[in-house]
Amino acid sequence: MMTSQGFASTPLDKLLKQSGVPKGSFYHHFGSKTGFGLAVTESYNDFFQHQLNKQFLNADLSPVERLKAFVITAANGMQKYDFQRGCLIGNLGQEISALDDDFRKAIEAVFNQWADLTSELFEQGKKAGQVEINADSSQLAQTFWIGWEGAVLRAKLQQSATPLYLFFNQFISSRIFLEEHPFDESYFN
Amino acid sequence: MMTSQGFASTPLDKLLKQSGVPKGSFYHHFGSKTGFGLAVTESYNDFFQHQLNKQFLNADLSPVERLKAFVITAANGMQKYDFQRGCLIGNLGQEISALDDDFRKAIEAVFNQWADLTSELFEQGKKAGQVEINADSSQLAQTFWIGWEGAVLRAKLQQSATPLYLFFNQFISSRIFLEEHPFDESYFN
DNA sequence: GACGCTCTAGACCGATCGGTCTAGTATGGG
DNA sequence: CCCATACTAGACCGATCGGTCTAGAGCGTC
Repeated sequence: MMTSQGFASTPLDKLLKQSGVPKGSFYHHFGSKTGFGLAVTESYNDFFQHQLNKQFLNADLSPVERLKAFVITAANGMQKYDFQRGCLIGNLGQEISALDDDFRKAIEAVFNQWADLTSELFEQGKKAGQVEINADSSQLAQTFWIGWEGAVLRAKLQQSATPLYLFFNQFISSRIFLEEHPFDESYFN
Repeated sequence: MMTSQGFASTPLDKLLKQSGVPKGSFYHHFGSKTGFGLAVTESYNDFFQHQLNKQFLNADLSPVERLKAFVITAANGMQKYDFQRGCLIGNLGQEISALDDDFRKAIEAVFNQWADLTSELFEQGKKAGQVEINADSSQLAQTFWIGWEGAVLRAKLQQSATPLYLFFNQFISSRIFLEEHPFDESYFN
């Protein structure tokens, strides 16, 4: 519900009804809707980092191919739900940024953690000769997630995976990458 | 109010109070909050395209430098409001995508118009020898706005212009660009 | 088996939302 | 001068929101 409608627009009543949780229990455990949001953020982060690690440490593929595989997985995931769901963290980031400062910092921290995992991937890319040896892996990882969230947003808006593939191709077309493995046009629509 | 808090979270009452417009007048002219949203979208689009044109047609700068100037202008604009305001269209895009279909298509159309202007800029870049002659300008323009919206989102989240500069540098580092004019590190913080 | 603590259960609350309604004012054409 | 039309004005409405409150169930401990 939160990935498709956003945090503020997800009414507690419906959330409780759908999960079969009574309001008393909810407020006993989470204290407030914001508290619940923080808990969901943490849980989603755990889940997502696990997924990321599984893909980024897959020794069967080269580092860049692992990133590409992540894009494909994400694209399929979005398609599965008719492009109605986006990234929970990205959604929260837009909704919360001007509001609760603790929440804002929590989301920021999550992005930094994802970037750390991705930075490690690019370091491996250097060893594999796929990434320019002098590249700033950390910065490259930050820019990946900066652009990626834009791509997810756009995919949701135009209800198509094309923005995800286009973004990856643009990202990978950087001189920093010594090999190019772009998606061909059969992926666009 | 809408660029900082979003559309749904901007209460009509406050909006009316701040602008001094009585509710009767509002509903006579706009019909509904959604109708008003569409009108604001149109108005914002007019304003923004005018700004874009002014920058993208500036003959004093090379095409790529014009894009860079746009980034600087946007960064200064965000800083001016303490990074609390983002892009109205981007905000609406996230909020509306799952809702009203007409609204969704209107936002999509706006992005396409911006991409068209930007595509034209890259065509001029080809003539100036800054852009690979075989590049798909239209696709390049699409990817610019896909990533740009992500960068604006992130700038708002971390209350810093750095994501905007990082994104531009990554974008311009593509092999498609024959000259590089990145922001140096003095822009980051 | 009685006590106390944790947790469940949902009726209820005040605030706030977008939208409606009726009464009124301004204005231009005849 | 009259009247139709366009517009203003804000009190009001039902729906819905996040959050509170009280009653009691479950259960481990002595």
